[in-house]
Amino acid sequence: MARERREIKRIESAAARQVTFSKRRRGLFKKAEELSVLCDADVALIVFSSTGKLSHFASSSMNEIIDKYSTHSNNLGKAEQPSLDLNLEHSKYANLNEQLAEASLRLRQMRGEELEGLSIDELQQLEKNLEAGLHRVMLTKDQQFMAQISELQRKSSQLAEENMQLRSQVSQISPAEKQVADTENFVTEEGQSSESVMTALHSGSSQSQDNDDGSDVSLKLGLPCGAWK
Amino acid sequence: MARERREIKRIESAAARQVTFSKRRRGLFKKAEELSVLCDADVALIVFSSTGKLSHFASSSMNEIIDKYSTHSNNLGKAEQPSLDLNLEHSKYANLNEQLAEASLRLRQMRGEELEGLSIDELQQLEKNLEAGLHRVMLTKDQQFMAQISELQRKSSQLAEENMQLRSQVSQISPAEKQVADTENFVTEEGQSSESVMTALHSGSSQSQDNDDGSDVSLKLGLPCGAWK
DNA sequence: ATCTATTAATAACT
DNA sequence: TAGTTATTAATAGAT
Repeated sequence: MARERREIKRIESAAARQVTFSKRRRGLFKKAEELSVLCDADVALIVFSSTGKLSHFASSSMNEIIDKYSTHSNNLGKAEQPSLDLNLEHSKYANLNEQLAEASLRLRQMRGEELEGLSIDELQQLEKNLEAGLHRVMLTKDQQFMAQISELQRKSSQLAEENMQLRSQVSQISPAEKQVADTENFVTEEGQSSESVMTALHSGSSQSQDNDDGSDVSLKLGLPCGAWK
Repeated sequence: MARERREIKRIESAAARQVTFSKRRRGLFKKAEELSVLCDADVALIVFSSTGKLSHFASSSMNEIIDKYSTHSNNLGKAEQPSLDLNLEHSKYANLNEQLAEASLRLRQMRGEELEGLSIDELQQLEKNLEAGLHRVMLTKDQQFMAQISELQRKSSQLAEENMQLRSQVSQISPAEKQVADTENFVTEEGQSSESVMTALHSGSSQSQDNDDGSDVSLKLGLPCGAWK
């Protein structure tokens, strides 16, 4: 239902997956509510995103529906709740623990640790993943560098232009007036100032703010450069 | 999505309601599954028709999802829990969940996904880690290659040596004796055999075992080579 | 987030 | 309950 048919398989790009998740989740919840209203049905919908975020809908009370569901299910062969709950709790916990162990092993392996048990094939796969990841990280980093560089260029050309304007104003003030202007004559100057002087002064003050930004950016840029060795 | 727009309110005709229920329920379940597959989400859907008939879908285990839902809900404001134990259990669980989320985020970032929020410093750290990991993985892989190669070399030189010994034995048997040796003379030969012959035969038999190992090794070595393209 | 070309769902009908 | 079809709704990709 779109520009192009999309195959129903896990979306690899995390960004695209997130976008599709938002859109389709909204649609799913809408249709769940429509079904409940149109057909007088009792509907409960629970969704956990891949990042673990919960969203849910229930046409009546979620607990009520879950209870009703449990009752139906239990009618089909279950014995007890307390033991079942405990088992579930336990297996849930154990399962999570397992997932965590798996994830941290993989992380360590990506850091080049605990490679002893891996076959050559697995090592090659790991190498491929690392290269791909490294490539993407470097691309992203370079993009950020470029962005900061063009920001700096933008700022410096802005500063250069302001500089030029200021210089031309300074040159319009005769050398004799200069010394006087430094004292009380400045007020007079300001009162009689042409539009361009006001503009220049204005730009000058906003420039001092920009200077802070600029040094901040150059600091950010400077630190990593030092880390390069 | 039809010949005519349908207002979202309870369908009065029981027959029409039933028809719409069937159609829309199918659509809803389909979309629930699509969401779970496309976006790697955990989805649970429970529907009771107005006549009380139950249908349900869960992308993983319904009980697990319901449990997870209960955990989340309880974390956000219920005070009902009878014992402190349960709260402890929950916080332990939540903590584990958090750790898992953290670990999988890092894994995704090492794969080059979800880099949007990272600063240049963080990107550089990530890059450094990836390079170090990649380097260690490549070292380990190369070591395994070397090990397999020297194992193969060891085996092949052993085989070559045995070959030579066998050849010299064959040449010691005069052409005339050869045909006889193939039959009962072999026994005589064996009885009179020199130490070196025994050794050769022994090595030969153990070699046939080694041959299995050898082909195994060369297979392992061969497959990845193919994968290199 | 908003916009559309396109696909998918579905209401009415058979 | 299962097709068919005219329409509307959802949504993928682009902005």
